[in-house]
Amino acid sequence: MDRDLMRLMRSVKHPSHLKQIHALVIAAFPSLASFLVRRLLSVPMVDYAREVFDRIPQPEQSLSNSLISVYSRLSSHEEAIEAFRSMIRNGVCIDSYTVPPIVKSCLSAADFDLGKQVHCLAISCGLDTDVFVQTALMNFYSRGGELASAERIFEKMDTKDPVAYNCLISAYSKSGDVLAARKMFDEMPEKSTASWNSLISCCARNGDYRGALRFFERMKDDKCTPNEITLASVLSICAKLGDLNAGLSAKKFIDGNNLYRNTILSTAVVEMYLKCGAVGEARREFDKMKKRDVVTWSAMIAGYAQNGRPDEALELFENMKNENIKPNDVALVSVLSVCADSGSVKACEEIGCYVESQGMASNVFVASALLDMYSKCGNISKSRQIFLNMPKKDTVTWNSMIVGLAMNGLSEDAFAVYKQMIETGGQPNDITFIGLLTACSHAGLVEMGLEIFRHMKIDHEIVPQIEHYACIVDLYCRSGRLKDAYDFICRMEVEPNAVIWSSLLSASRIHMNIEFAELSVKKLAKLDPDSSWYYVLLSNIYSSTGHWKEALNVQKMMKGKKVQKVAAYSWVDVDNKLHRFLVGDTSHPRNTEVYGTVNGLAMQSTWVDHDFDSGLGL
DNA sequence: TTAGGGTTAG
Repeated sequence: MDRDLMRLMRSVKHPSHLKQIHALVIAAFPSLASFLVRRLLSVPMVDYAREVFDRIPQPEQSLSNSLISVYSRLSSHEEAIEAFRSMIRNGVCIDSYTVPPIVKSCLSAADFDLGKQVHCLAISCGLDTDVFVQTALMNFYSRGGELASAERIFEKMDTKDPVAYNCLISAYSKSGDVLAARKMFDEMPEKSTASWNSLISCCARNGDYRGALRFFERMKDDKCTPNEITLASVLSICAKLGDLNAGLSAKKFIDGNNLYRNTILSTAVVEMYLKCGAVGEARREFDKMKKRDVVTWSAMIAGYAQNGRPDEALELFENMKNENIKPNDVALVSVLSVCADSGSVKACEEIGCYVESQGMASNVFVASALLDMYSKCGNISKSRQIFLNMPKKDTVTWNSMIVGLAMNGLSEDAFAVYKQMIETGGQPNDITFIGLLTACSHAGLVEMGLEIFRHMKIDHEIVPQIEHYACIVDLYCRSGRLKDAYDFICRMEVEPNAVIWSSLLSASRIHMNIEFAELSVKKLAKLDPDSSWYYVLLSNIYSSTGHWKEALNVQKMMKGKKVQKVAAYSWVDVDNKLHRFLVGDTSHPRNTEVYGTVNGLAMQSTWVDHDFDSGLGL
């Protein structure tokens, strides 16, 4: 009868039949409980298996191992840990099968103390010479950032498992030690596909994309077969390089070798197209995919956003929700950024409500994007409210608030937030200072801007980027100090770009400075030959100052070069309707009122021409 | 053991 029942347990097709068999086991065959637990775990009906398990008076070691192993495989790490603790409490010995899953769960649950205790226990039980135990512990230490412990175990291994080599390569790679990773790879007696993959991702992780692609070629020369993981890495490298040719040849390899396109690999193809600017191709691949997960959707949405196609990004976000894929923080961050740039107050408010309804507003990434979005559509008080309610703030959070305040003309508040950032141990970066310099620029605080620029270089050791230089040039220009701006440009440690010369040109127009205008246009014509706006501006400056002949010459030259004036529209959102207008446009039915308001605003604005003490204590 | 998506500026 025992045997019949066991055969039955093996053969049942439907999980619920196991429950019926359970009744029989309890009633007549308690000795078969362990066998039933194993069957339940293999289905898996883990909770049910656990109930049966808990009623077994003295579960054998291998059964406890199976339970821990299943919990660990299903990412129920807390349960695995709990099961392990009760195993120890009940005096059950551990063996070499207990260690790998429990150590894996300790790592995933970030319970490093318990992981180390398991290691001690393994040593006291004499398991530390078992190759599976060693590999599991190496993995635990290298992923947990304790490279030295991992190295010690590796040194002690009698037979160095290939997996252990790969584990160390990956650990060195994560710690940025490319040389050590490379040495490990060279020392390996047998290189598997995974070894090559580790090496390729090591290069990629540390920024050597071309080196990674060279190893991909060498891998093929060595007759080592690339798999899906190799190609997913290679495609992601092509994406980062924006190298469409390399990306296409990787894709050809996938098709030519009939590699199975799992979701990750297909997403990598989509991503490669997106980062190379081939949005249409990306969408075609996306539409062809049979299964798309939240990463696929997020990548496509972000791709539209980054390629300047906000409407399609928002449309796709709706499709995503309709397909019952729950947007996570990454997807929301992209969508929030799209709304922030869309200029539509309605779209911003809708997504804002959605985010709050999903309980995602406390996520640090989402909240930062959310407060940025509100500040861009002018709702700075809402931004502040979100900012104040955030339990955790990262550099992006602080930056978003500083930049938001600066853009909304609240310079002093921006400085105050910076002060608070420093006091609470926040780490400012290059963008933080762009925000502060923008604040100075908007308030006309030249001396303070220069002081912040010095403070950034000296106290925070941040190397100024072209954007920082542009802020200073803008600062001088806005306060009419064109000569200072020009001298600063000449002293810059980087080559001035079109943005820099544009600032000087715009200021030259405001202050009718022909000398600097001509100079800037000469530079702009070289740096940005496809544009024409600077010729228009130069011609306007000539006409406004009575230099009719020069104005005519510029216009002639523009005709000769077939340079066309591109209409630059401005827009304003009133009651969720976008109104578009041109300079001097009178087509709007209420244009008289519009101009009346604009002129009224211009009368009200006053120029701050003195620096004030912000109390920043620089 | 090896693989994928995002925010702040310009």
